[in-house]
Amino acid sequence: MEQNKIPQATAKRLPLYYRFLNNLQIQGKTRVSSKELSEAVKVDSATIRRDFSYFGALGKKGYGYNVEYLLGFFRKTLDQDELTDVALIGVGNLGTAFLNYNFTKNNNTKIVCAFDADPNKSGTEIGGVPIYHIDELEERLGNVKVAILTIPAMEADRITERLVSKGVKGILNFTPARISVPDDVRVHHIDLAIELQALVYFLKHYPLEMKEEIL
Amino acid sequence: MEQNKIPQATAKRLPLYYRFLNNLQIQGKTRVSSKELSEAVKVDSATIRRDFSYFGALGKKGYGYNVEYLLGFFRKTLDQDELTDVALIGVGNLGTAFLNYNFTKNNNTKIVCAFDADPNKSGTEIGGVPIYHIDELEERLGNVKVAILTIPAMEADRITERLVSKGVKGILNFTPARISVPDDVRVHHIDLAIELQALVYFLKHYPLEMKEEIL
DNA sequence: GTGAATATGTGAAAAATATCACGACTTATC
DNA sequence: GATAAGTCGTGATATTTTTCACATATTCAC
Ligand SMILES: NC(=O)c1ccc[n+]([C@@H]2O[C@H](COP(=O)([O-])OP(=O)(O)OC[C@H]3O[C@@H](n4cnc5c(N)ncnc54)[C@H](O)[C@@H]3O)[C@@H](O)[C@H]2O)c1
Ligand SMILES: NC(=O)c1ccc[n+]([C@@H]2O[C@H](COP(=O)([O-])OP(=O)(O)OC[C@H]3O[C@@H](n4cnc5c(N)ncnc54)[C@H](O)[C@@H]3O)[C@@H](O)[C@H]2O)c1
Repeated sequence: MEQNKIPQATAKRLPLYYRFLNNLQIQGKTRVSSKELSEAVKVDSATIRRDFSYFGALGKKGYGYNVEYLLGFFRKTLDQDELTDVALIGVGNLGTAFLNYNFTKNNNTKIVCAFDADPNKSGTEIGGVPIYHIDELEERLGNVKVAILTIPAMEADRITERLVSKGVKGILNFTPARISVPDDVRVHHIDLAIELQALVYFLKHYPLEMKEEIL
Repeated sequence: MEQNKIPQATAKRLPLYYRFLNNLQIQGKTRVSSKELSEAVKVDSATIRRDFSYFGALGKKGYGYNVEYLLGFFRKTLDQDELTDVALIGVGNLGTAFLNYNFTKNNNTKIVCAFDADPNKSGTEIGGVPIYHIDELEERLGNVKVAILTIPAMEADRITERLVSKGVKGILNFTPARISVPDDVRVHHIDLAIELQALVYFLKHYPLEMKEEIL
């Protein structure tokens, strides 16, 4: 693939930049500096310039970046024109929230089908997404390569194995289980309980000094 | 505070270790090695040993770690005995999911109150947590120092300001807005749309080589 | 035009994080 | 009690990420 040399830390920030640039364009702004971007997305301006520089010289010295050009560039880079289909497994509290939320608003991903073990849920739909019984996973999944996991932790390993057998290559895992996958499958863990605990830990153990604010 | 020298990357992993150790104890295991831990939490064993070493010598060479001792140590370190009160702002799709979920299962945090702008929601409760109208924020918040933000992005800045004025020091922000806070307030952003986009980006641009799996 | 202000792109340095690899010690076995 | 196997703790090293700081180019006001 094109540029394997883009640091992961940079890649993770790209969608953030894209979203903000999109907002700028809607607001009718035509140019933006790394400093302005920095204040908006809370990333150091040098880091932003460095991030952009991996893709070549996108800006102009003394001017900044042209919003339309930059946006167009990122649209291609982030494949914002192709829609990636996503499956959601586990239509409980979290899963229902995700189905109701329209991920496609400003986005290139779409949940196209959902699965649950509860027979009362299968056959219905939420937010326009059909819900099937988990037994139908193999036949209904089709060619979907990305899955969101919002099932009980106990079920995570078993379902993961089925997803992987069916060719899923990316999993966004909301269960506390650390699932095992082959090396060609990528898992991103989002562990909400841990995020909350870590925040509390930082508050108690890393007192931030009160610096001078603009009063 | 005690140990300001613990790297942030380490601190973020502590709740993960704690949870796994807790499971081990429930299963009746008395000892564990960094290698076993590594396989379970998917963190390199050297990293685990290094993480633990910031707290001193917790293990025994040739033996590993005593589960009970280690767990007790982390319980103290992570303040698992004190309960931290948390407020939730925005009882919509996501907020409702969090209220229904019992964060206290294996945890030292508890959502004690929720707020919403919708008058139909205020006065009710979900998962035993009372929901107040957002107008009552200042009078009902009490001494809560941590808040979860699940409101529309447009509202984020205004509500953040009110939370900060009331003394909130930690915010778990689920809105796409990058909020501004004084230096003594800590914000953790959890941006689900971006997580999904980043996962898709990695899949398309960082093909993982299929290494030999145990067949 | 000219000078002041602005802002990029990047070499170099710093900081943070992860990993290697091995000495030292423990446990288990016979 | 000697030998083998197992495992920690950590110095050293590697990798990744962030930040500094400035030469260079552009814009803007007059
Ligand atoms: N809700 C939260 O706020 C929250 C916070 C942190 C972590 N989590 C984690 O997210 C996951 C989902 O949480 P939740 O609150 O939505 O749980 P939930 O119990 O509300 O939903 C789980 C859903 O999965 C379905 N299910 C169970 N087994 C299944 C299977 N084998 N195949 C398909 N579907 C199956 C259930 O029918 C249910 O609808 C859990 O692992 C939980 O630990 C949730
Ligand atoms: N649901 C998801 O899957 C998802 C995914 C990614 C991001 N998000 C983000 O999370 C946030 C919440 O999403 P949601 O799907 O739960 O939205 P939602 O619209 O279902 O819920 C928002 C809630 O906030 C309340 N609210 C509005 N203004 C308020 C105010 N000033 N004070 C207090 N409450 C107020 C509304 O009454 C509503 O109940 C949004 O910023 C959204 O972009 C959600």
